[in-house]
Amino acid sequence: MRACTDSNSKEQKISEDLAHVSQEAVEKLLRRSRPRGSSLKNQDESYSTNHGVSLGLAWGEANKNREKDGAENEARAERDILRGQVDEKGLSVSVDMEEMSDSDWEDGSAHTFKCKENDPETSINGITVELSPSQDLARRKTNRRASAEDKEVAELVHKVHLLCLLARGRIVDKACDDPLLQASLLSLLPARLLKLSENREPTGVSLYPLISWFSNQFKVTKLSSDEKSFRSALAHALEAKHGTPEEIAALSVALFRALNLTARFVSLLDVVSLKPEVDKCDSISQNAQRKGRGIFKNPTVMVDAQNHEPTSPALPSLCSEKNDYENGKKLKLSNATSEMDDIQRLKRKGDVEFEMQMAMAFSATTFEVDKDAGREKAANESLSTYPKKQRRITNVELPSSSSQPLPTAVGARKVGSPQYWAEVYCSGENMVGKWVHVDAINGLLGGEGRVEAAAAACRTSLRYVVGFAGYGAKDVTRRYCTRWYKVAPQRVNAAWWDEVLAPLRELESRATGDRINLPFPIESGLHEEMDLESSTRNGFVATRSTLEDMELEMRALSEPLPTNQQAYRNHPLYVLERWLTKYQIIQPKGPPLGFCSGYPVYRRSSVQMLKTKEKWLREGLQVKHNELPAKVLKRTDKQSKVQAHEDDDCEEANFEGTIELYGKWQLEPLLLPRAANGIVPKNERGQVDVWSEKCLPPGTVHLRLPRIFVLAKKLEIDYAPAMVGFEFKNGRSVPVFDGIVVCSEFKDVLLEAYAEEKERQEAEERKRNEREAMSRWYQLLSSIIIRQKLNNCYGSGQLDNPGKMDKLNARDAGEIQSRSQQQVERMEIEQHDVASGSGAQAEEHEHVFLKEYQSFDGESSLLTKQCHCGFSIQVEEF
DNA sequence: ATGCTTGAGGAGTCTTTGGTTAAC
DNA sequence: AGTTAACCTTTGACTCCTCAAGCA
Repeated sequence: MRACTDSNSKEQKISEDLAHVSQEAVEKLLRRSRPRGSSLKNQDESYSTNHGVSLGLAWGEANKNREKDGAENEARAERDILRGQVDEKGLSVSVDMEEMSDSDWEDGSAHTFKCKENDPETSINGITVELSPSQDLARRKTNRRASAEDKEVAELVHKVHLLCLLARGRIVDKACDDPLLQASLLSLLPARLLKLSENREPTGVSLYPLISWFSNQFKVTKLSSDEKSFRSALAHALEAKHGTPEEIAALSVALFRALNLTARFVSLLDVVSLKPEVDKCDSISQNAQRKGRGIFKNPTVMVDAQNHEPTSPALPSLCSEKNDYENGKKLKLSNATSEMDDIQRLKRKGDVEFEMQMAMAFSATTFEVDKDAGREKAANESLSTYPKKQRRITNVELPSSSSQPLPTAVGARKVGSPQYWAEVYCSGENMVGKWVHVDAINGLLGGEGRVEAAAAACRTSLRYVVGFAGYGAKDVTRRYCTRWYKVAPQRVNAAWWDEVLAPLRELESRATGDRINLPFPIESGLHEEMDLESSTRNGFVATRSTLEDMELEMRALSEPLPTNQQAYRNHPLYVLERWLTKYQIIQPKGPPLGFCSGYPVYRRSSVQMLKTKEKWLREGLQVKHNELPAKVLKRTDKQSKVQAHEDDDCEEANFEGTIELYGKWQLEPLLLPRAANGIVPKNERGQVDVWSEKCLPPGTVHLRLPRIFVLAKKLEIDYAPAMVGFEFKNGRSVPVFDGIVVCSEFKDVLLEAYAEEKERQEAEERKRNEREAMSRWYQLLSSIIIRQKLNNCYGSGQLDNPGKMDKLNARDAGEIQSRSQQQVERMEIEQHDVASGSGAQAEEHEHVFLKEYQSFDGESSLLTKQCHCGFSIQVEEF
């Protein structure tokens, strides 16, 4: 029970962490987009509306509405502004456009108007506003590169979308664990299939009857239920035996879990692009679809279905989606509605061709579980006839390799893409067990190698495939992609993604990861690489999770060599010499891994960075004796001129107009001359370049204290100014100095002297402040008294401060005079006490100054008063 | 229509060690 | 007379990435 509470609190904490990460990203995005006014307009509604709306979708209840409303209002406001320019002012459109800054114009504000160009409704008050940007402008617009800001916004949108989809996946996963749903599913299951729950070592083959039964029972429709929560929607789908692809996939996961199988709900997160330009291009082709479609292109949305029912023909219908994906499956939609028929009629020729291609793709690439029992049986039999070793779930090894994406010439639409499926852990597979792709919607098993091709055919890039279990998640993209090098650049910063997934991975691993006994030892090299937490070098214990990590890593490391040269430009594993930068070299070269267009291919890990001697010095490294440069570059004209000029001055003849570069393997730790006899070794400029601690000569210390050099000079200690870098000022680079470098033995002396000096300066400062305060009090009181005297003398009482001075009568003036005099006296006494150290005495005895002890010096106007204790003070007489 | 190569151009990075004058 | 600080003016060459054009 306690463990359960702990677990819950941990889950809660993880959720909070994730929520925190998400919220940070959203807030950053909102902050970024708010002040953006016009420049964001060119992102048109795709950012302001689609992305804005998306923010509210998967958020916590409170945040949900707030963010959604905020973003929608913002988007609406933007639209209203733009509409207002046309609607209200009519012909003033051009004026408004002129009023926009050039940058606004270039940023593409016109783009928003352009959308209306084809709109017959753009006629206002009988006046048609022609908005046809010139070809030149259009060309300029398309040529406009995304600015850094655009990129940052795109990245933020990408991240937020990713988090939303992640949150959605968790919701679905949680619903799959619902005991009532699972019990209901079991109640529907024929008795013969119930036996599966007793199978301790399930295999892919053993799941066939179950998948077959499931795909017979449940149908995909375009209609989403009106249920508020996903759990209710799932219950509704179970009852009706039809639902959205997401619901049906979730039901399959619930069924697997009900049968004690370890199963994940897997989702292909089709996130908005990380790069702004891609979407811009997309937006042109998808303009027609955009109207009723957010970034959540799938009709299964994160908010109440009633609000987002995909009724527009422009929307990708699940009907066509179903057909797109399943034509080859012979799964007929028995509940086709008249609406679906309409949509069928609306299909373009391209769509039909597209569907045919999809059908061909699937029939050619995936194993089909036919509804026909006979065929199913035949399939099973054919599987069972495989030798045990070769019995694979993916029994289709047809020539149409998954590395050859399906032609996408027809239909530039991202519909029909496989988006939801399940993964079941089959411990009877592959000796140690493995995760098996199960697409119960289409009755497919082990089709992981085909998902990429199917997605590519539907113009969906396979960037994030995430498996959900135990309210956690794990990125399993590598299982489904064959060319990681193409996918990786389209994904968000790996560190950020790992950070987001870390707590979820833990939850997922806890839910799915049982310890398993390996029948063989893990290879030591691989073992180290994978950093297996639960495995031991000579033990055979690992977890499913770590084994899966190994499997995914192996997939990535064993990617085939790309066949075109461009692919090597940023390939994480391989490299062509021609794509090396000026400061790169392949070392050690070794035999090439292969060839591409005749050029040798090397490992990316063999690429070394080269630097000049001076650059290495900054890192505390120096080139070994007798090492020849690994690469010699020719200087540019300007560099050569500067160098030649310097050489003339120095009368050196060894200038060769080259830059010598060295690699890491040619270096050793920097050996600077040691400080001796209290003298700091300095460079030719009489200073020490302190790029890092490593650059300090041995026996010296860097004291970063302001104006400490003054003390060093005063104490006659040898020092060198510490140069810590450069800054650009007034068009030239200027060295930045911070503190000094002195011999270590002087460190304490200097620090003590510095502390003393600081104290002395502080005391001086304090004294100065006190004197200043005193002087100001004196001036203030003097002015009051003088004013009062004048007032008394000239009697009108209406000098320049009638509001106050009028009310002062002679008695008051005398009082003020007496008080101010006392105050001045008191301050002087205190000061005297402080100076003479008689503060303690003053506390015990209050001085009394009798008139008979007073004496007045007419010359200095000083009145000397004396107490009977002998204490005397001098007061300036007013 | 797609994919590859090439060249152009833009964005971002790297470069890098004052002189004069007035006030103190 | 020596020291300090403010002011002046506001790089530009290079690398690398991206995109369009041309071609197969």
